[in-house]
Amino acid sequence: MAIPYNHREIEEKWRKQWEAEPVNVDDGKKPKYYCLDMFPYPSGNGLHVGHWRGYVISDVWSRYKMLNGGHYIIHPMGWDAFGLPAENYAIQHGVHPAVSTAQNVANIKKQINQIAALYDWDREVNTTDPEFYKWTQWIFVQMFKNGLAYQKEMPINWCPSCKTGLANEEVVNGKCERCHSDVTKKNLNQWMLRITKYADRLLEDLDTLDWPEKVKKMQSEWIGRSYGAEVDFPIDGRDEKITVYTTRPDTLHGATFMVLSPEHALAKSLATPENVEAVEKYIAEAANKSNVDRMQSKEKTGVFTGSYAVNPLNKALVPIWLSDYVLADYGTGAIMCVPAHDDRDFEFAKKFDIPIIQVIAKDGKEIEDMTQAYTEASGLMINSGEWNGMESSTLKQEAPMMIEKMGYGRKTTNYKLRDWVFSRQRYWGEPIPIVHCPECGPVPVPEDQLPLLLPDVESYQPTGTGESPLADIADWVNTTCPCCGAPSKRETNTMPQWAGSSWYFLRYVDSKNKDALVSKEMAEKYLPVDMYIGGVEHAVLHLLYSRFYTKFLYDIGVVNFEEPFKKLFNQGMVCGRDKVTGAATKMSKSLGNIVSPDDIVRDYGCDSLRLYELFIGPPELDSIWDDRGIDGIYRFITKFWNLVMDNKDKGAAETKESVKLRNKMVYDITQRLESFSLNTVISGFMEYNNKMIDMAKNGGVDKETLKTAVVLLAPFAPHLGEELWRELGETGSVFHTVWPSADASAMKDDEVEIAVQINGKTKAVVTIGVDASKEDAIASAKEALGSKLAGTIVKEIYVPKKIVNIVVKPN
RNA sequence: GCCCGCGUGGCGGAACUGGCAGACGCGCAGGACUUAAAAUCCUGUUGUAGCGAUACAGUACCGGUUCGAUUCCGGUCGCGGGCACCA
Repeated sequence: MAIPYNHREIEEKWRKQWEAEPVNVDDGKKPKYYCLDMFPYPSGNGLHVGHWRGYVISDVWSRYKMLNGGHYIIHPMGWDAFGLPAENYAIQHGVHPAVSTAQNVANIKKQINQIAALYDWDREVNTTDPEFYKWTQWIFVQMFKNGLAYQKEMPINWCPSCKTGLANEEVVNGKCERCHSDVTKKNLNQWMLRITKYADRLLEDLDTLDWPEKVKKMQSEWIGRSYGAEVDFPIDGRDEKITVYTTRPDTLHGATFMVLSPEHALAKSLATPENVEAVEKYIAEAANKSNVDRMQSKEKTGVFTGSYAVNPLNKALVPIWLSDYVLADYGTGAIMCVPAHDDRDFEFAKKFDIPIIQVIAKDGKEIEDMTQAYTEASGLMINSGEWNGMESSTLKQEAPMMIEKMGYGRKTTNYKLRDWVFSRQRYWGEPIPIVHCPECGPVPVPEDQLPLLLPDVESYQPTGTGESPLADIADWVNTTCPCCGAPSKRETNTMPQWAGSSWYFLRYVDSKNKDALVSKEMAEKYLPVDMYIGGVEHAVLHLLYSRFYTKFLYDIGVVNFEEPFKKLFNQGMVCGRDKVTGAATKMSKSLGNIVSPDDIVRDYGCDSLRLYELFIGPPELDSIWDDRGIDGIYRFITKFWNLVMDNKDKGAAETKESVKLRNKMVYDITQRLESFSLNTVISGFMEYNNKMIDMAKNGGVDKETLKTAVVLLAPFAPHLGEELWRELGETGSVFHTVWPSADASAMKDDEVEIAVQINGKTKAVVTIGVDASKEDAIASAKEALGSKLAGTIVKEIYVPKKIVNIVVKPN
């Protein structure tokens, strides 16, 4: 009897063998393929089967690229280890974050190694390693020198629970992205990164990327570019003017009022004596409203200032109102309102009884009882003086130039993207390498003094003032100016967690370089990333920041490419099932539905878990973990094992059938793999396995076919692949062979089964020659139908290899 | 509110450019082997009716295009995601 499948022995054996003799080696001649996983945060909870999924996908893809194309694979792993969980743990338990982080890294590394991925640990990086964050700081210094990092006193998003400032990208529905507390505003002097300077490039280069359309769209909307005009409205009776931004300058004649945000610089001064009380009250209320309140109040509110502005085109007086539906930090913080053609302005005008003037004809005429705004930019202009009769869509394009010529304003572009709030009032992050000198202002720490080490502190508690715990360390804070030597103070804020993750992928290819972030040689040889695999939750944040960093490093000549990730794949989550409702829920400690990979690897083996992670569903969609499903995978592996072991020495000859099956198998598996349909790759293996088992029962399976199947399966189940490859008499690693290619002529069938339909309903199935003529096909079909075919034949349809359909009318 | 995606057996899911709906797997039922159980193997498994061949219905719902629709078009409902007063 053949040796039974023993996953423990086999996997143990190959683990050791691969360690002694790695299969993925750079000989300097092979083409490179850089396949990157989003590096994990080393959490204390360890990995669950959901984390495995992305790592299995990337490893399968890496091994496939090694076999198909003979690539040297760059497949590194590292740790995104700065950040709040470790700091909060330190606050609670007094353990230095570096200590708990190191423990977690060691633990997770052990777990990750169970995946048997091709990770090259020589490349390992850790964002909290001074040798790494030296370069995180260095990039900041370069940004500072290039005018991209600047300080600003401004109301920022403040998370009262994390006690730190947040970037816009980190505020989700008015709540902190991390802890879900309501975000408030706070005035703080902050370090900002001028990401807006890159808005156009970040937007336009999206077209060059092989990324999911969804992610590109999200980034594009986040950047939010719009074209329009700024128009200057003189204030009636004063020398000043108010500038508004509009994307619909074509409707300028229909502006019947103007609204300023409560934070607008002129807001208070516009209040006439009889309105001053109400205006001040409104401004104060708006200032006290939290972000969440302001977003949730659906009803429009507002207050009239008593002042008027002059519409520059038709000289009409328009009342100036204040309302919190106008955002202070977008455009000019003031808008002209055309209630006839904007939903929000319409609602406001209705509520406060402001005239509505239609300036674009709908269906050629004026709307009689307007119940909602007409927001299309199509129709002829009316009530618009010299613009009457023009097509609004054309005018919309041309009006900015016309207004500019008339001297009433200028053509402009606006973005929703804001500069990046880059400082955090926390301990466990990269210190921002700046010294504040009373004489020289902010001065960067000289590059030869980097890294600026994060000092130890006595208490990790945030200070009561909202400053970083670093502010309490007098002998660290007090220093001298690197420029003039005057007594100065260090910046005490640290960088956000995104700082390290925005460029870590560059460091992997030259991770031990002491003199440069990455050498030109290594960068040119191994970068950029060919395939990036990770969760969709980073669609905007991390992926936008990384693109920004890469473009900056390109501009200063560090790298020779502008986009870091050529191809992106977002894998879905693995969910648990809610014990009561049965609904899919995210795996979490609190719900107690976490499945640990460790037990499964022990009981079923790494190869089984790898296959099951893929078989569970389409890789891009969320899936539900089912403990029982893996039994089916284990059965498949065992059956395949037995098939190979029973047939390898039988010497069965190749037959037409076996050659056809082999080629079809190669074709199907490769196709599905290339299109990333990994779940159907596995089901395909099962089908071909079943066919080969049938074949074995009827005489045996030839060795070449078995070998082909083993190679195809190897990227998915690498231990099994290596073991069976040797059992089939090979001496080298299965990963050093070549991915088979399918011979189309060998796959061709002589006969094919087609459905026979009457009026589109299948009534029979017939087998006919592949190249049968229409006449022959229909004759066979009629024969099969026999007496079922009744009535008058109206039409006969034959689609080769698919169907015969006979259209019949009853007599 | 706007934008995007999705809706198929008891469950996870298949079905390439419109062409035999439910591949593959789980579960379940029956059988074989066994003193017995596990493991393994075989058979069946969308629903309704029928011993049966078979017939009819069926891919969220309503309608359309087509010889033929899970697939295309219009509308409705439900679920998930993104944006959220960006003028």
